[in-house]
Order: sequence, then C-alpha cells, then structure tokens
Amino acid sequence: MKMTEKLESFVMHCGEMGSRWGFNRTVGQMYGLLIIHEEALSAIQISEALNISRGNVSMGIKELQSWRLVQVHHKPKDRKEYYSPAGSIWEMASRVFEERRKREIDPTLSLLRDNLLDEPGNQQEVYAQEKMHEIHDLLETVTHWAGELQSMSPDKLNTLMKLGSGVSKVIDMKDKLLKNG
Amino acid sequence: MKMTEKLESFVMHCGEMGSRWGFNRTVGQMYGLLIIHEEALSAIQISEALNISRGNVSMGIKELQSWRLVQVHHKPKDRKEYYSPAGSIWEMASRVFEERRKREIDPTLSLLRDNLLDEPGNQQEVYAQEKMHEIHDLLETVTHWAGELQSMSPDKLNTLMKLGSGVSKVIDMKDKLLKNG
DNA sequence: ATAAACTTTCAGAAATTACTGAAAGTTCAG
DNA sequence: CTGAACTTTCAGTAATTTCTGAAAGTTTAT
Repeated sequence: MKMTEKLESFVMHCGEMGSRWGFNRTVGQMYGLLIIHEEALSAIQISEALNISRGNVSMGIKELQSWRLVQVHHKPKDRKEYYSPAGSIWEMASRVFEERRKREIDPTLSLLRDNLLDEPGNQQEVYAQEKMHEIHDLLETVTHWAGELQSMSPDKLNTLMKLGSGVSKVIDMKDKLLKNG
Repeated sequence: MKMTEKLESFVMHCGEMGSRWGFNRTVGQMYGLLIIHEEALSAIQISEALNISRGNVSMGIKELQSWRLVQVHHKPKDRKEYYSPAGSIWEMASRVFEERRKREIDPTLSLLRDNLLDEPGNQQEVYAQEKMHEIHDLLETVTHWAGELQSMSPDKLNTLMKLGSGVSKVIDMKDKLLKNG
C-alpha cells in the first residue's frame, strides 16, 4: 500500500483530526486510508501502510465497526478479511453524525429527564431546574430535527441544503399560504 | 457553593461529557457549575466547589473564554473576578456548534482545497481525488448551511425546527409555487 | 514605593488513553 | 484430529493529556 506523498498527507491529516471527530489517531488514519483506496485492504496491509501493530488494527476495525463505517469483504481462496468504507460519503457523514448524537446528547437528555421529574428542594434547585429545562428542550428539539433530516431522502435533503438562505423565504411563504388557505 | 446531591450529579455529568463536547473534564464541570448558579462565581468558589486547584480554574476559564462561553463580572469594593455563562442556552449551543465547526471541519476543508488543486499523478490518485472531492463538497455544503442557520433569527429558527417533517412538505410546496408562478 | 489581593504561568507529577506484541482463540483444509 | 492461516484479547508499556502548586505577574489602595 505504498502511497504518494499527497495521499499520505491526507491520511495523516485524518489521524490528526481523528480525536476531534470522536475516535483516536490511528482509527482516523485507518479510515482515511480505506476511503482513498478503491480496493478493500487487509489488516496486514493497513498495519504496514500505517506502521502500527496488527493488534492495533484489529481494535481499530472494531471501533470503526461500532460506528458502522466499515464493511468486510472476502476474496475466494483467501482467508483474510478485507475492509472498505461502508456506504457513500453522505452515509458516512450521516453515521458519524448519528453516532455522535448518541454519545454526546442522548446520555445528557436522559439525565435531564430524570432530574426534571423531581421536585426542587430549595431556591437554588428551582433556578437550576429552569436552566436544565431549557437545555432539555433545546436538546430534544435538536434531536428531533436531526432525526427528521436523516429520514429525508438524500435528494430532498440536497435541495434543502442548497436552498441556503432561501429557507427563510420558504418559511415566510408557508406562513402566507396558511393565512390565505 | 455547597450543592445538593442532585445538582452535584448534574455538574459531574457535565464533567464526564466534557471531553465528548470538545473540552476536558474539569472545564465541563466548571461550565455546568456556572450554568446552574444564578450568581456569578469567583475562581476560588469554583475551585472549592469542584475540589480542583486554583491554577486549574484559571486555565479552565481561559479555555471557556476561547469558546466565548463565559462572561466576567466585577462587584464594587471587590477585586475578584466573577464568572457566569455568556448568553442564553441557545447562544451557548450555537457557540459550541460554531467553534467545533472551526476546529473539526475548517482545517480539513482547507487541506482538501489545496489537495484538489494538484493534478493527480497516477491512477491511484485519480480515485483518491474523486473521493476527496466528494468529501470537500459535502463539507462545504454543511458549512454553508450551518452559516445560514446561525444567521437566522432564533425565532425563525425555532419555527423551522418545530416544522420537523413539515420541511419536506414546504419544499414540495415551493416547487409547485415556482412552477405555477 | 509598598503591600495586599488578586490572576496567570509553567515545570513536574498524576491520570488517562493508546499501542505493542505475545498468547489465546477461531476457522478451515486436508 | 492437526496444523496453518488467520483474528482477537489483554497485560504491560509508551505517549499524551490534565492537574497541581509554587513562583511570577498584575492591579489597586494607601
């Protein structure tokens, strides 16, 4: 899996960004590597391309699988497993997005929900609960909205995205229509 | 800054989530603490409430400031600085969102832009560039879209959010209108 | 100018996270 | 059943990140 300098720099960049995207350096590199290779790669090829241990590759693949980002292939007459990215670039983004929501928002939402069931015990708690309520509602709205986006066809989604500032106008339009109708 | 058990558990939760939200444990705790307290808190109050060193508080505040999430206050006859969350819950979310975009997306976008200027040097690079192109376009669209959302009034944004699956319908409506008009 | 009351900085220590490589586990052909 | 060709696991080590606390810096009152 020799790569040109340019490709290598992309892979290394994915490594550096890895932790910001929710995984660690080598997992980021592994994913970058898989994306820019048309052919699926074996664990050994990955470990050699990135100079990391075979065991680390195994753990990395497991991690990528938990994000539903890789696909396993088999070749006839070959016992190795070959890995490639699962789905289109859009699906990849969508999955990262969804998994992050699960990890970053859902636990907080559930803590807040529980917390809001209790009666506040003193003045301090009254104020705190108000704030928690605001956060809760915001997170619920965002979660709901994210779900809607993900259930839209990529096609329609693209229209929406491209609409840009037009979104404002469309909302205005809707208001008018509802009044007239 | 004694807190009831419930409040403490919220603050600790913010700590645990901290790293997933883009900062570290104590910064998360500090922010949680500030959010649920109506009064602004001094550095010492924070360090005592969370059992962390005064120096750590100083660094944490600096970090929160880099996210534009805290506000400094002064009380008359008092040289201490008092800290409170900057802006509404919505603004807080919006800032975290924007800062994360800067840290998680912008660097990649700029790497990809540079990379796409070069001519591919071989077949492998042709394929890789195609993929990079797809990622680039996706990230640009998302960035653009995020910008639009942030420039909308919170009011309009709320309408849009609440619209949920209605967004689909509104888009359809728009298409029809354009045809008839 | 001095001192008191703060805040910031930063070198080293502590805690956490990631990685290696050897051993154990799995699968399959013969 | 055995061994070859793989994959996974995990204890120990390495790397990275975070935290502390003492020293340095800053601001204000006198």
